[in-house]
Amino acid sequence: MAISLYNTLTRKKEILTTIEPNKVRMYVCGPTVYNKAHIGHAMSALVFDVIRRYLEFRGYEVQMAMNFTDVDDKIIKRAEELNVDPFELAEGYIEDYKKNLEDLNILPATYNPRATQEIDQIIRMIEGLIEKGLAYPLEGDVYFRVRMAPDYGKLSGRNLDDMRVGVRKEADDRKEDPLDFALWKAAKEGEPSWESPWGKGRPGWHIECSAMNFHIFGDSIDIHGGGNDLIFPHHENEIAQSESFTGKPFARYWVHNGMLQLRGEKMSKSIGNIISIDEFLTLHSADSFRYLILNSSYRNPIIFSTEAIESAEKGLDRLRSALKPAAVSATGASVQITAALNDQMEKTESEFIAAMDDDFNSAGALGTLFELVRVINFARDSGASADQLGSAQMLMKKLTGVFGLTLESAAANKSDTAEPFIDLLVSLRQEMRKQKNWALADQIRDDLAALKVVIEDTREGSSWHWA
RNA sequence: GGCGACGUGGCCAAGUGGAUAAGGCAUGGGUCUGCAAAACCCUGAACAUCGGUUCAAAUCCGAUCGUCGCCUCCA
Repeated sequence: MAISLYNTLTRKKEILTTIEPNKVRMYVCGPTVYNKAHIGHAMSALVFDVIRRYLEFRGYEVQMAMNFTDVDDKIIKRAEELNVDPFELAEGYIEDYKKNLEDLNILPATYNPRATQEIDQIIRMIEGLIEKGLAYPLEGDVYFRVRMAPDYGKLSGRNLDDMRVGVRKEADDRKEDPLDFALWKAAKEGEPSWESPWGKGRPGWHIECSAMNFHIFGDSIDIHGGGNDLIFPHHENEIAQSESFTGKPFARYWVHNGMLQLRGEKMSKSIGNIISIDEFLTLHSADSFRYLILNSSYRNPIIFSTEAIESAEKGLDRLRSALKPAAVSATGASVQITAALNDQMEKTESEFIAAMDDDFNSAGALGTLFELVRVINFARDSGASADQLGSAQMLMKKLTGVFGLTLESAAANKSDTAEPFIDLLVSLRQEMRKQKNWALADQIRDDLAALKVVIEDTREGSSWHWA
């Protein structure tokens, strides 16, 4: 079995073959750090986290880079508004973002390059492009000659002459062609800048990704990822620059996630319909967001809503239910039951892999996980012992781990120090139940429920967990 | 105007030529329980519309309607 993935470049699913056997070089476009990150950014980071985890599960060594664009017009503008140093502003948001990713259980990238740390490489690349006649300096700026790149438009399926140039953005008529884009921007007074052969300035947006890729990975990478809003112009321009510079194919597979929507529109800072990652995490668990994404297909838009997250939390509860221990008095389940458990384990593992191999079909894979949940719970109800449930529960943990789910309780206010006291209350309540003091027993249950502590009574006694 | 993705039960969603059309959430009935909760069992309900190709279409082709993204900074 092989992994297939949808390649934006060819608009079809292709079998994954890598430059070096068993190694994947993957680059994902990270954020421009001029503000707090929102859950749309989180979706993209999460999608590629799951892809990365799955590739590792399938035996690949994954080298992953995610960049920070830490110098650009918006950072400069915002720093001016706040009257702070633009580098410090960017640094602060980078730290915030790394914290966000950690909170979301997103594995750190192997490399986190930044535009400002690649200036030398960027300048060398621009010089190379000028030498080849593919770029030209203009009053301290440098532009890329789009029409000189032979297959410009191949990623986004665009024909240069069909595009409405200057409709929304005023055309700059100094440029040879309105579609030419900036590789280097001359600095205005007081702006952050670096010395270059064309005077003081800073890199254009697209070149940093090409330079960082070249620096870290060389001419070619296996997978280049990002949101589908980056296909044009950003990724198109990256291809043009990189392939013009090296003469080699840039990325073998282009993978793009769909947009997270809120109130019928793409979540975006400029539209203003955003929920920051911090805000989200004060109200909901990281797992619930991950579940929401996993239960959809990464290439399609996902509608964010409170209802969707609540439904996700319930789905997670159900996944967690499979991990509950065997009954204390369990005497062991019949051969038929354990055989069914073994069959389902095999079925779930193979269906999980088949689904994920097919362009990371996480929703399909999740479906087969729920079938295992049902069989595990049935076995437990039928008296299966801890031993008999053990390997199936291990499989659950293994596969949900590939998804990056923690399956930890969602309660935000859970506290380790309270646990002995809760245990005490629960055992006192047991005494009351023995004495058939239902009123008081029920009151304790209700009051604890209000504190997000859920009591469950079984034949063997009561257990509790955080809501 | 150009390019692209998509439309499956009440909601989310898998499935891309032949299946009983997964799964989750919600709903209804039952088992269990002091009552709950949890779990288990049973249950109803879906392929946007219209044509076409085919022995056979949710799946392929065309048209129509609708939704979203990109063509401007964007994950």
